[in-house]
Amino acid sequence: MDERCENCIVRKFNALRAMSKEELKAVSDSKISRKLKKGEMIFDEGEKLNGVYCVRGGVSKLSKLSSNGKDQIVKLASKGEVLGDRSVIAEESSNLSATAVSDMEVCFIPKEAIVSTLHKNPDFTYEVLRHMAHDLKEADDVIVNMSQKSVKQRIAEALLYMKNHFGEDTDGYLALVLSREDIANVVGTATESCIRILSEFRKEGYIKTSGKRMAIKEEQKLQDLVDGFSY
Amino acid sequence: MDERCENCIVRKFNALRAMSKEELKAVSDSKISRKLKKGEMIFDEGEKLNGVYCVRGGVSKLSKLSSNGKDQIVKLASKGEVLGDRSVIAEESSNLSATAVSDMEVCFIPKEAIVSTLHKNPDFTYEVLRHMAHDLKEADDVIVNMSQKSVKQRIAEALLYMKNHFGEDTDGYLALVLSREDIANVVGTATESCIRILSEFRKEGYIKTSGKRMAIKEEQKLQDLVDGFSY
DNA sequence: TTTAAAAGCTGACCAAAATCATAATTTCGA
DNA sequence: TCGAAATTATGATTTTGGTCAGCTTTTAAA
Repeated sequence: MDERCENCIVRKFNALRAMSKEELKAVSDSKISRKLKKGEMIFDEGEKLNGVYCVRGGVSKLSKLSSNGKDQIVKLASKGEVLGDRSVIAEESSNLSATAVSDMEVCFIPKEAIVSTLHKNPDFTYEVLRHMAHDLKEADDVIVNMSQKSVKQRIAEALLYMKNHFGEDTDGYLALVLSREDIANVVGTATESCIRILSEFRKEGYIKTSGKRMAIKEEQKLQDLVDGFSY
Repeated sequence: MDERCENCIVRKFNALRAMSKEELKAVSDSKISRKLKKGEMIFDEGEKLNGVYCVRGGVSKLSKLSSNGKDQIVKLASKGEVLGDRSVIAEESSNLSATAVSDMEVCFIPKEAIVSTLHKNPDFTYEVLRHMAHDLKEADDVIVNMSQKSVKQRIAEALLYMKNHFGEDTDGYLALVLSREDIANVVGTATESCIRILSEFRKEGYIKTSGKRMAIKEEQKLQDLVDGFSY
């Protein structure tokens, strides 16, 4: 049974919280809830989007195919995040593709509901703006990390990011399970290099692995690596 | 003599064109025009900004210091671009510093004038939003380039970017003159590597140099490099 | 349950780029 | 205009990370 947006807690985390009761009602009436299996694509690079996707559960990767055939992951989005907003706002086709990296539940919101609110409710627009300003700041950090940090540092950072943003399960393993290839695509390196460095971390005792599940054992050591201490 | 914003052509290129006559008048009354010499800093990383800077002339680099002491240039901004908008909108201190890489003329606009318009004029807010969505898209491209392209490709791309965005002078030299170090900081590499590759381009006849001035002789060859053809 | 495919792992080798060192040239202020 | 400082240039060396190849383990589908 679909939940009403008015009662959806996920909304608290995104710009939809700035909508009026009536606007939210309209969104709720027009939204389409959808479940996705891990690996399924939500939308593809170059596609024209007729609306945005609000993530209710699970995690999605936003990636862009580079000319050498690699799929650079630009961002991982989870509960509360809105996908496709930029394309809808800029009225351009998407520059990224979105794929589920775990089972997901998303709500599709037709662009009309979003755009009309953008034109009528300055609070909502301002809220969207604030979120975008934040994303842009994060993108700056990614650029600096990519160009100034070593692959080892970037992998250590990715592990810490996964722990801090997606948490751990009851056994202490990272809740978000990514393939080695996906991790490589987050940090922008070759899959083999990623595997090699993760093996090294395991041998050093910084992490432990069980299949593709991973647990951080020595968070501080990883953090020191990221900060450039020790070698 | 300061010009009135109402008559400033630069405004056509940015979100200020969506302001009403009255709003623009208020901005014009509160703005402060300022001239900067090459090398002068407009604002520093971590600084709280009390307003935004509208670039009337010249070029500024927006950069971020990385932990290894290098200054990664995230963006080059010229005529019509607005600096500091993100920090003002997000009400956070700046994550980037802005420095003049040529003599500049900027207008400082106190944040009150911007923020009050953001709250009252949805068209303006929407316009700012569109610009930010565009910037975010560009940032994605930078991330992909940084992680997937070789230093040589990135330098070739930077040269083409400089030609396309800042043009050439009457002798066919790039109008924007950057030090080798600045170019290295744009593409995220060591200064020596940058110099070496530029020397190589010179020997191959793709560019010519005269002091720190540079001219592109074989644009197509550089483009082929960027696209991954030939080697 | 079997088995084919996918994912993970490791070694060897190579290429790209960083680092270190030093010299040449340019720029700019006194 | 002279000289110091900054910038550009180039060589030698090392390090990092990518590529290729072959092998093992895990996963998932028949």
